[in-house]
Amino acid sequence: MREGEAGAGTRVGRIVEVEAYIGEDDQASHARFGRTSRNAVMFGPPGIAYVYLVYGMHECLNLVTEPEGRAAAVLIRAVDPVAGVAAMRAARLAHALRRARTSEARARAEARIGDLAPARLAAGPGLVAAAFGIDREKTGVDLLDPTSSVRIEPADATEPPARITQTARIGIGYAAEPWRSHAWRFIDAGSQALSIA
DNA sequence: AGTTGGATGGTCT
DNA sequence: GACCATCCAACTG
Repeated sequence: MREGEAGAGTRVGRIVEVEAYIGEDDQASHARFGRTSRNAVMFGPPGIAYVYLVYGMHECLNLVTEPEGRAAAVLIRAVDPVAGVAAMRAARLAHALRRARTSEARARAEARIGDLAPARLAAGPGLVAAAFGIDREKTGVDLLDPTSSVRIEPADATEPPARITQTARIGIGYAAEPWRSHAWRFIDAGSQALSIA
């Protein structure tokens, strides 16, 4: 995953955790209510960004996957930084400071984020968006277009292959079976950047 | 080290 | 009016 022009400050990371949300039948998917104004891009062509707000404060980036007419997307849950660590840390800090009301809270956020290991900067869906400066305005962006501000690329051939493991999806306890238990979370096992070890 | 509860606003019944 | 595809601080033991 890559953000910004080539050069200093560009943010690059390896996607190490994703979840699949497949079809209107999937009782954990935003598409379970059919097409709405929020989820409309999920019903469109693949390769497009779907960014939504959860819990009133965290944005989450998805990649639309199935052909037009079939609602599906992959949630990007964690990214291991490869380049642009300073820019990610700055974006995380800016995000935290926007919410911190007291000077004590600001000081705590500054210390905490300043001490964060690079692998922890984007270790969660809300953190991916915060670290890469992504919000709902990115909905509709073509993530496969090399000229887009944010894009997703194939792994570099020199990278070691991922050791991929599956688990149930996170935070969907409201969904009925069998959807709740489908092992549709995919992780690069052993990565230090996972949202949950 | 694991658990619990608060923040905060858009979306859907 | 209820509920969330979350994160973090403040507790417990």
